[in-house]
Amino acid sequence: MPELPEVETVRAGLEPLVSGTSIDAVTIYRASCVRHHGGGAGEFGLAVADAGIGEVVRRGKYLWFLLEEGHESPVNALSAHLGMSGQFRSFEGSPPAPHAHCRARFALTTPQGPLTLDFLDQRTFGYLRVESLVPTADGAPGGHGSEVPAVPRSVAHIARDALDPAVDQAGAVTAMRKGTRPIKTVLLDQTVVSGIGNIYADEALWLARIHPLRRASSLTSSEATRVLDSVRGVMGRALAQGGTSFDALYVNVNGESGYFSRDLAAYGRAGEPCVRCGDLLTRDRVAGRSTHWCPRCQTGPKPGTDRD
DNA sequence: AGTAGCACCTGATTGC
DNA sequence: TGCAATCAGGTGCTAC
Repeated sequence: MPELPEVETVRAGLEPLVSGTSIDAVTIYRASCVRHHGGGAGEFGLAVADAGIGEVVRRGKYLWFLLEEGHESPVNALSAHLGMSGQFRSFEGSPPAPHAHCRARFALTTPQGPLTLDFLDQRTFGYLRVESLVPTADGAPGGHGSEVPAVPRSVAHIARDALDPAVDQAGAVTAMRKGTRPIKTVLLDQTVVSGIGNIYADEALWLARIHPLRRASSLTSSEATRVLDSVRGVMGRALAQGGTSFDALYVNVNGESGYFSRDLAAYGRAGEPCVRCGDLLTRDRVAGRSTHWCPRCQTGPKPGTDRD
């Protein structure tokens, strides 16, 4: 379940490998991996063929490769979403037979020779597509890893992520406190603040001592700020670990392996003692997602009342 | 407009 | 032992 830190680790590893290369061809092993690309697998192949790869960019969990096609500035991107289980793996020289979960294989040309880039995705929620770029509303770079003030069309509605230096902090706090939804649901909404998935949402709320069922509109500005700071804290620490535990060849390892080895304070610990107060952590479903929290030190809606 | 809920999909785990 | 039901989860879409 790659969230922002995992996707950033993938981006940072891909960038030096593929930037400056060009795409010779792509083989699609499962057509559904390009289901969001208009025109299907055949058209997708035509759209990437002979394109040069520029910067590798990320906003939240969305990743894209800027395509250089002889224009002054890029007009298209090859965008990728890892879904729940997407991975990229690369091979220099002659590649092995594609893995059973390989959905697409790109043949690249580099100054050092041929390079193969595989897109693997066991649960098939991930996807690839080629689409046009649209300018960012604020004129700032579209995402991490790029100076280009544009994003793929399908990313335009996604908010800047929690670690984006161009994020509008006051605007994010305001957006968080709108509406009637629980704070857990709001954190998972990528149009409010992006990059947060189910695991880091629980971790951030535990750190901020806010109950996941608290109505987001009931948070004070300072509480909402504390939640955002906690999101940055847990993601920043995870990113630091991901960045040190993987080297440049990380794309050859299982992208999930580093994820679950991290020490989590809340997620997956139902029935275990809270490391802060000792009470047993509890679990329930919120917005259809498994949600973990400490009933003692995460203040929230009181049972039997509507005060939240 | 804002929100809720489901479809999508595979493999691991649990229950009978 | 074998098979079926359940669970996991991010996004995109539809319906209210």
